[in-house]
Amino acid sequence: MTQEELFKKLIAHCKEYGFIFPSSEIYDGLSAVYDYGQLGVELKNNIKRYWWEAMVRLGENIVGIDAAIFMHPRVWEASGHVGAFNDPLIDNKDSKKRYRADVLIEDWIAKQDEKIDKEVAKARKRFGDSFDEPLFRQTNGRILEITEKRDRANARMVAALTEGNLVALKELIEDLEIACPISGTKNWTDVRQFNLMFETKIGSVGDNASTVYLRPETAQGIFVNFLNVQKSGRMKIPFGIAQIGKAFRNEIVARQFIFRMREFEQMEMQFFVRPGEEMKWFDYWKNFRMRWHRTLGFGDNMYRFHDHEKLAHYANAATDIEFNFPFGFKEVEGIHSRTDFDLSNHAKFSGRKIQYFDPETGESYTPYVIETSIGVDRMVLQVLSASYHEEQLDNDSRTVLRIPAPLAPVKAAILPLVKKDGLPEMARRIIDDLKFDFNVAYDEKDSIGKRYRRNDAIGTPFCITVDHRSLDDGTVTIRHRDTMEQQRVPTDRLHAIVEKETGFRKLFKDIVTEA
RNA sequence: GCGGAAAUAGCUCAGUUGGUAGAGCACAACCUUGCCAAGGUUGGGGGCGCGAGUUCGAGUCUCGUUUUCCGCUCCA
Repeated sequence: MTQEELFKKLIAHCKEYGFIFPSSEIYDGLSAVYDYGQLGVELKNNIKRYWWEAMVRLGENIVGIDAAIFMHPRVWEASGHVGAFNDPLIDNKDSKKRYRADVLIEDWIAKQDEKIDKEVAKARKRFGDSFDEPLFRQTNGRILEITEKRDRANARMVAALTEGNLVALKELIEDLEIACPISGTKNWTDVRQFNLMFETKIGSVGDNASTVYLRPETAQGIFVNFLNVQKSGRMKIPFGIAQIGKAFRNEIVARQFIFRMREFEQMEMQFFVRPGEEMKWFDYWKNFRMRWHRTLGFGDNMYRFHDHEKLAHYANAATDIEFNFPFGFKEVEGIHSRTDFDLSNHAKFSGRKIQYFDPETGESYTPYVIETSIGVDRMVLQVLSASYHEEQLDNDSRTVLRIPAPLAPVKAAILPLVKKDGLPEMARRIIDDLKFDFNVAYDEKDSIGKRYRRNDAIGTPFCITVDHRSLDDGTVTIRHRDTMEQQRVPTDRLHAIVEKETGFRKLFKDIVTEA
């Protein structure tokens, strides 16, 4: 089975068993939006809890917040999103290639500079040692002509971009006779604006309504609350603020199931450090976050770091943790050294002083930031794709989700061997004890073997079976999902067994001991 | 957004040259069995993605549209 087939089967499996459904499916669905079903939400919640408790509860200098999705529009000017997320795009109808309109024009401008340099080089060759380059540049007719054309184009581009005049941009491209580098033709579509941020109106509809954005990342909610949290929590640097929440990006193309969605959830932590110490903490969080992933036990070779060579506008170091998905190694988490970009910009745009007084050094400064940011949905997809196995047994096969027990949606299924003779009643009594601590399920339909397979398919780590002997001596069998082996245990030991295997305790100890 | 392919019960699919929807699995009830799925009986369920058109009559032909998949493109 190829990876592609496996991925398709996984998507079908997710729908069939109630993990993930296409959004608004009865209306033909909504592109790149998905809903979590009854099992998906359990898995997702467990992942979030694994992250939150590993970060916030285990780290004594890390606290959490939950900021609103709506924020003051100026936040996105300060963060750079209004500038960076607004690209005027144009397509060449012949080559089907898409370009940023302003980049096409800038390329043309760069070409004019090359032409000038060529003229200069030619002249230098001709005049030899007596060549006066500055004078030549100022007086040569051909150069003056090119320069003037170039500057005029540049001025028109800047004006069009500033006004957001897309028609003017298209006209400029036509006037400059810019051709597509691939097809060589000038057959262009209109210029269109793609704003990656979703807009909506707040307040009464009409003139008084103001535009707000759905946040394209959760990080800014932390930065704007830096002073609030630091002062009210008496936080001392280094410290972190963590948050889990939804973010929205109007991606032009969103595909690959829940890997890239327009509405998605992030778990991120901004760690504030002393300037100059950021690389030390960058390394610390790189390692900590990688341990968090590897502790799940999917195999260390399934993960790798991918260091960014081209850095975003806010970063001075960045790396991704990539996971081996069915469609290749892809980013699940980013660890970025964001410098003091965000806090200083918010200080600038808001006019507030956003600084920290360090009692150890006696200095005030704008803290530097290390960010760890992980996509919840990508994490769900990662767990599902790494857990999905089709196994060949003797004369038989089964589909089993080997989800790490602490993340499994259902921890145990309680099954009466037959639905009579008082076995269902005993099974119910076991459930009534376990349900206070664990998500457990009851099933009496179909043969016992079939019920085992159904639970394998949704990743239930334990099947507890009540048989006739149980009525006599109070023991039941407990079947392990991965080995399919069974052991007979007294009912009063069930709680401890399920607790030990499905609790986070063991995972957390592994993460912390290695630290 | 461009190009190609597809869309029929919850799932996988069949539906002859246009004639008024079927199978297996799943589901429900009952019976039977009882430790690794697919025993028996009975039953519920779709009008063929959506909208027009051609036709006496359209899952079956034409056009449009939506969604999905693959490729391109894009991607903090």
